Amino acid sequence: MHVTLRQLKVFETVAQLSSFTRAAEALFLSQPTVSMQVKQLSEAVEQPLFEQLGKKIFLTDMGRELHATCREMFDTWSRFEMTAADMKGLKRGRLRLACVSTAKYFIPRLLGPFCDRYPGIDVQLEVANRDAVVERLAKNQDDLYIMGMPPQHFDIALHPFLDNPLIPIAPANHPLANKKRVPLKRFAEEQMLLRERGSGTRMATERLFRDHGIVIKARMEIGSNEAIKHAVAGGLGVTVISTHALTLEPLHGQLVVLDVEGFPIRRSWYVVHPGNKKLSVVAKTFFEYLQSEAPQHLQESIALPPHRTVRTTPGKRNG
Amino acid sequence: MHVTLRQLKVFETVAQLSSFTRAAEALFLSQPTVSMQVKQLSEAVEQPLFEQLGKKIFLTDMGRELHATCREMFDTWSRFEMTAADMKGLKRGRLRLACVSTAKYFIPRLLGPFCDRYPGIDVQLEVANRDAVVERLAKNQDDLYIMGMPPQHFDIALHPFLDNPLIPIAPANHPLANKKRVPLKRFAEEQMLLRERGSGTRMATERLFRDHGIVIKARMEIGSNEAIKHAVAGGLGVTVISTHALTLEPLHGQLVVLDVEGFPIRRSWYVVHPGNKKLSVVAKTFFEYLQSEAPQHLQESIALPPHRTVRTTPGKRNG
DNA sequence: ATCGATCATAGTTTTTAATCTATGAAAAAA
DNA sequence: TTTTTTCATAGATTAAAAACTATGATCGAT
Repeated sequence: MHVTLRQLKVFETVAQLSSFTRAAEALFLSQPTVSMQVKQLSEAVEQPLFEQLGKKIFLTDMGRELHATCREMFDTWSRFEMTAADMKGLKRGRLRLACVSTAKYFIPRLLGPFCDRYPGIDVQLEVANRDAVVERLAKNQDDLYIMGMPPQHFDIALHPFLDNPLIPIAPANHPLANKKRVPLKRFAEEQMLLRERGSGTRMATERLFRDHGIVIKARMEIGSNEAIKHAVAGGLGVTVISTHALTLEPLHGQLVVLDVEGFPIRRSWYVVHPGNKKLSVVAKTFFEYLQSEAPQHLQESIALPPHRTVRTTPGKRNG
Repeated sequence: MHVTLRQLKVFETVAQLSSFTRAAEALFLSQPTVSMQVKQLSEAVEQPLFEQLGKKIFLTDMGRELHATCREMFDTWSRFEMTAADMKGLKRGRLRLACVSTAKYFIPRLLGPFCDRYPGIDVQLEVANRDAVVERLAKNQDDLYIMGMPPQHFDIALHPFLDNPLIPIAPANHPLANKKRVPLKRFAEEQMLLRERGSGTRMATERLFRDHGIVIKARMEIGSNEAIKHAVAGGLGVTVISTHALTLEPLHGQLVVLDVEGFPIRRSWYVVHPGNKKLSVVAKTFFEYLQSEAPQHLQESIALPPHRTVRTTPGKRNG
């Protein structure tokens, strides 16, 4: 069985992109070259790796197996490259991060100083909603994942690194704006704007109400925190949102935080990775950076709308 | 960084054999070819991989790291090969086993039918004493390990698959031969023949006496069960031995099992592998074969010397 | 001092991997 | 039907990997 790394690389790209043609483009090769590489590999394995149904190609069982093997081998190699670079004194390599959409408000603030400190590390940040990030985690597509609600049902390692309070907000002129200790039940009577299904913020909100046996009426599902804030400011309803999503410049003065029983919902941001995965030097570096630097880089950056200030608990909590 | 699998293969061989010349022989290459491959690899890594002190070569830190990487990559690949072979219908591949010396009496009996059933599987059996097997385990040199006393202090998965009673034996004309319920203390006064240090049988024996606060006088250390049996038959003393080591033809009638308090020492044979290791299909197959077939293949094959029959407990136990 | 073992280097040859262009075949899209 | 998209095949070329022989350097052993 004679196989070359080149063949594996080309095959992996094809598998990734589900296309010979696009793999060729990605690798700056002609399409026949790609076909040839895959063919030779397939001959070495003595089994077809792809099957073609109409225009699309699909991995065969054998192809899937080989693809996993490729990823594992390249992963091993790139971990070595990073370790080698590390041994030579410089931190170099790629860090692939995925974070849920609400985290996009503060992750870049952390990434900035991190990239300054380690100019050799090239960071890729993927932003998606909670379910999509969990799926990436399941497929092992990134090094580390940032989320507020880590999945329970599979083997992961997780560390809380930052508080993530969720608070109720309303338009500035809302009748509840000046009330103290509004009962949760009263708040639930408001028109509620929720994030889309699969959002971690939404899951936490729904759980709070469910735990109190309260049914809420969702007026609208909105797939973005920015859009929700504007909807709230526009008087369409109220919502529950992470303090981190309140970057207030554009909406200054148009939103207030309500004083509702049961709030803030106290949660943490977690950094997560598959439990059995060996982290690269680079991933470890970022991991440690998060643990040690996240609080001070963000302490001052959380600014809240007027009328009330939410106490965010200092330090970390376990969830 | 341009690296080929060939380079890695050659490097791995050199690292393994600690010699360029030996590696060249093993790979049917000329020595300069090997030098060249290693040199190119070392240039790709931009660091020396070996250092030479006198005639001998040693891996540098970087070399050690790369060696581990190689092994991991080839391991991944060979797992794929086996899976691939398996997917093609025939179970094919290599099974590397290591067992402690006492297990060599019955493991071949299991291997026979196994090889018959899976003619495509090529089995390599390494036999050594308990400590040496543990060392192989630590170095991840084999697929599965058979032993009676699995190590406690590192992460392994283990399954008992067969009872392993240890019994006291003596020459046929021994004064204790016809006694019933001999006290352990009395037995300990006999001249005791022990296996060498690092033997599992010896560890279990010593533990029994230690647990009863009895100090034994070892007359002799003997590095093999066969030799010990002959020594006992020759009247040099008594010993404690696994029933599996009593393949009796040559010594029929010359040995008796004593009826001593505290015996038989009830232990199990375990099949063991590193806890985090993904087993190959072949290894899994043998693993399952052991669990399901070991008892019936060996039920009848344990024959004991006359005078007493030791009850071996049916089924498995956990240890 | 000499010999033998071991690895390195140089120079060359062989082999084969990798690539391209041109073209064909199959199936979906127009 | 015609066109377009996508992958496969053929044939030829280029690049480079991999191998060898011959020789040199180093160090320990004789």
